[in-house]
Amino acid sequence: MPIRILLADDHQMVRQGLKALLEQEGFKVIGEAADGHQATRRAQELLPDIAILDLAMPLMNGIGAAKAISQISPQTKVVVLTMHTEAQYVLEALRAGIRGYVLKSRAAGELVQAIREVSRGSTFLSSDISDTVVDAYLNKVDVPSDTLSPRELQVLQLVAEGKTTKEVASLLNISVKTAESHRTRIMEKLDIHETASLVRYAIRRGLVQP
Amino acid sequence: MPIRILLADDHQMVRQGLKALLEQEGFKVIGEAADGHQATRRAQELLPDIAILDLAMPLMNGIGAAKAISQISPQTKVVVLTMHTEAQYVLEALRAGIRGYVLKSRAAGELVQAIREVSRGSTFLSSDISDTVVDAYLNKVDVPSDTLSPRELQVLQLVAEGKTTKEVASLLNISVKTAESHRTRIMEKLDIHETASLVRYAIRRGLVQP
DNA sequence: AAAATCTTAAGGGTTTTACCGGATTGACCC
DNA sequence: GGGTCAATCCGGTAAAACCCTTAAGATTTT
Repeated sequence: MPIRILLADDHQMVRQGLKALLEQEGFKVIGEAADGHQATRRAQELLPDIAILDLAMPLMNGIGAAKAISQISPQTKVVVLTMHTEAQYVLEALRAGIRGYVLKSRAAGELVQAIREVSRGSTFLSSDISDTVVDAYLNKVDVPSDTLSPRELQVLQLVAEGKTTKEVASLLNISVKTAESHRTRIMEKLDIHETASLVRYAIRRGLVQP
Repeated sequence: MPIRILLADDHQMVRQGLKALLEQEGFKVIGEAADGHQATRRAQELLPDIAILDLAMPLMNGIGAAKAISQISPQTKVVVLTMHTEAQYVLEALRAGIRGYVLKSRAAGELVQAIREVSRGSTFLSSDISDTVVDAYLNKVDVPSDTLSPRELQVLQLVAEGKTTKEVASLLNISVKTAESHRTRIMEKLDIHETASLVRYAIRRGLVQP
C-alpha cells in the first residue's frame, strides 16, 4: 500500500509540482490544502500517513497546523517543508511534534528521503538543520529560544527602526553595554548575524513596518 | 521543435516540481538557475526561447535579471512567476520588458498558457493582474520610479540581504571602495542614514523579502 | 559640444557592530 | 535554598559601517 500524503502549501502551482514529483516516486497524494485550517480539516477527513506542511501559510501557519493535526490524527506524521533555516523555526517545529524538517532550497530527493524515514518511525532533518539543532542543544541555548523576552523585543524593535546601540541605551535608560548585551542575545537566540537580517525578522514579527 | 525554457527560482525543490510539470506538457527545460546572476549567465549561454523568472531571488531579483536578459539575449521572452499581486510589482515588471506575469497561487495551467501565448509573440497576465494593470493605468497610479541607478539597486539588494560591503564587492567584482561609494550614494539619494532603514526601504521596493 | 549622470576607484578618518570574555542582582519555581 | 532566567553592567578587539573628499572614463541628456 503506497504512503498516503496530505500536501499543504499556499501556492497551488508549487503543490502541483511537488505532487508530480511525489507520485513519480510512488507516493499517493490523497489531499491538498492551501492554508493551515484547510490542512487541519483535510487531515481529519483523510487521516493521511504523512502531512507535508509549508510553514508560511495564511490563516494558520504550519506550526499551528502541526499541533492541531497531531491532536486530531495522532497517526499522521508531520513533515515541515520550508525555506527557513533559522534555529528558532526549527526548534519551534520540533516542539510542535514534527518528525521531518526539509528545506525547499534542497533537491526533491531530500523530501522523498524524509517521507521514507518519517513513515518508518524515524526522523529527518535537512543537513544544515541538523547542525543548527545540535548546536542549540549542545550550547544549551536551546531553551525556549524562540521566545524573546519583553526587553529583548523592545530592543529589537528599536534596532529595526534604525537606532544605534547608543540611542537604544539612552531611550531605555540603560548603559550602552547592556543594550549591546541584549542585541547580542537576540542574535544568539535567533541564529542571526547581521543587522539586515535582524530588521527583516522584526518586520516578519510585525514589530516594525517595512 | 519544443519550446526551450530557462527556469529560475531560488528553491531547487520548486524548480524540480515545475520542471516535471512543464516537461509533461512537452516543453524542454534546458537550464535552471537559483538567483538572478545565474539566470543571466545561463540565458547568455543557452539563448532560451523563454525564461521563467521568480521575482524574489537572491543576489539579483527577477526584474534585474529580466532587464539583463533582454540585453544579452533579445530573442528570449521573459515570463515572471511570483506570489505578488501588487500593482507596483506588475508595473515594474512590465517596464522591464516582461511578456508574461503568472501567479504561483494559480494552477500550473496558467503557466503553460502563458508560455504558449508569449512564445507566439503575444502576452499573458494572470486574470487578477490584468485588472491591476488596467486600474493602475486608469487611475494613473504612477509608481514612484526609483531614482536609483541599476547598479545602485543591485548593491541595495545585496546590502538588504545582509551582505557586508566586502561581500558585495566580491560578488560584483568591484573594489570594496566602489561598493562603499555606491552604498554612500544610495543613502545620499534616499536621505537614509542607517542600514536598518535601508533594509526597510528595500523591502518596500520589493528588492528583498522580509 | 557641453552638462549631467553612472560607474569605477581611492585615501584617511571616526563611529558602530559583532564577538569574546566575564559579573551581579532580583524574581520566580519547585 | 538551589536552580534558572531576565536584566543589568563591564573590559577588550577586530571588523565593518559610516563620513568626507577627490577624480577619471563612459554614457546619456540637453
